Amino acid sequence: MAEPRWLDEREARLWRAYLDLNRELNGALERHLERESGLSNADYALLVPLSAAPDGLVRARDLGVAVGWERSRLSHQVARMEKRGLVVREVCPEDARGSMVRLTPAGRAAIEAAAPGHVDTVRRYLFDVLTDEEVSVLDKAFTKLLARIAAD
Amino acid sequence: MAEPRWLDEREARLWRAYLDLNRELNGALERHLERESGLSNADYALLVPLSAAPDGLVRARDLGVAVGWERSRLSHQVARMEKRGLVVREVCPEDARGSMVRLTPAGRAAIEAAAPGHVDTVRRYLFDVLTDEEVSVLDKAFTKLLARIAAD
DNA sequence: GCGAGTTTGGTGACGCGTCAACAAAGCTCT
DNA sequence: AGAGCTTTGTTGACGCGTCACCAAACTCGC
Repeated sequence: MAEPRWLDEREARLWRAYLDLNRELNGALERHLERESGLSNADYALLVPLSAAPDGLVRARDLGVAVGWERSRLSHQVARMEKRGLVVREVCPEDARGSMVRLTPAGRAAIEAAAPGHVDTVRRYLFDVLTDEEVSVLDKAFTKLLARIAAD
Repeated sequence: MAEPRWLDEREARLWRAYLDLNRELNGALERHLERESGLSNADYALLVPLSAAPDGLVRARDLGVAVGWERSRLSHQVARMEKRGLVVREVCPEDARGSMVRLTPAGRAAIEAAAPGHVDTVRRYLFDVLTDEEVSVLDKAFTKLLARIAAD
């Protein structure tokens, strides 16, 4: 590996700010969500697509695609949530390999109780701070960056 | 909790992109680092300030401040790295409560082998994709967002 | 010097996330 | 139909991260 082009001062500062922001924003959201609803970010991420689906019923495979998780991670998370009564697993009628995940009434109650506060937190920490212009630039930049990673 | 202002389409897209980018960028960096050097992001984060310190020796408290971690997290990570021979813990001469963390020769070799490739990965995925203008806007935006969280 | 409160670090339990391995079921090609 | 490959989901081990709790040592006021 030849000597690389090291980050200049501006780049290093941005990189550091990005890492810090990740940590702090994630932490702040996680704390608020946990304190106000007893849910984790991971719980919330799964509850959103589940609550939007007809009868709160989604095939595990599709749920994984919806949240961008791999199978193992989804399986672990569903197991934890099933133990707490937020979802139940059911057999998949049209494919015996498959597994359906169904939102329980308790799960629906949890997401409906949590959503307003969560959105409010995101707004307070993120969108209330950014200008319209910044939102546009960030949107474009993030999309480009995602495309770059997807192109690996 | 009154009905909040829900995210509009543009905001929701940005929020989603932010979550996806976090996941994907972190994952990509973690995979590259692991594959090329056998180090995790957490290893790397600690090795950077350690290798910059005189004699690779830093007090645990200061190391925690440097990387922005809490004591417990630092303690766990140092324990894992000590088991692999990257660092050693020593007593702190000027404060018997304290604990010094020292980079071992193996630890120094590991960070020096890993750094060029890691910087290169960050550059390829991040700075090669962004324009100068975008870097400026992101820098300013991230700094504002961090200040907002710190002000809670 | 002594006692109260603070600072520093470590530990155990548990949730989160990845990897490797596995099993069962579907699919494809002959 | 059957061999081989793919898809789907689960599991166990392990690293990462937080929380609650603890213990030792420092500090400050008396």
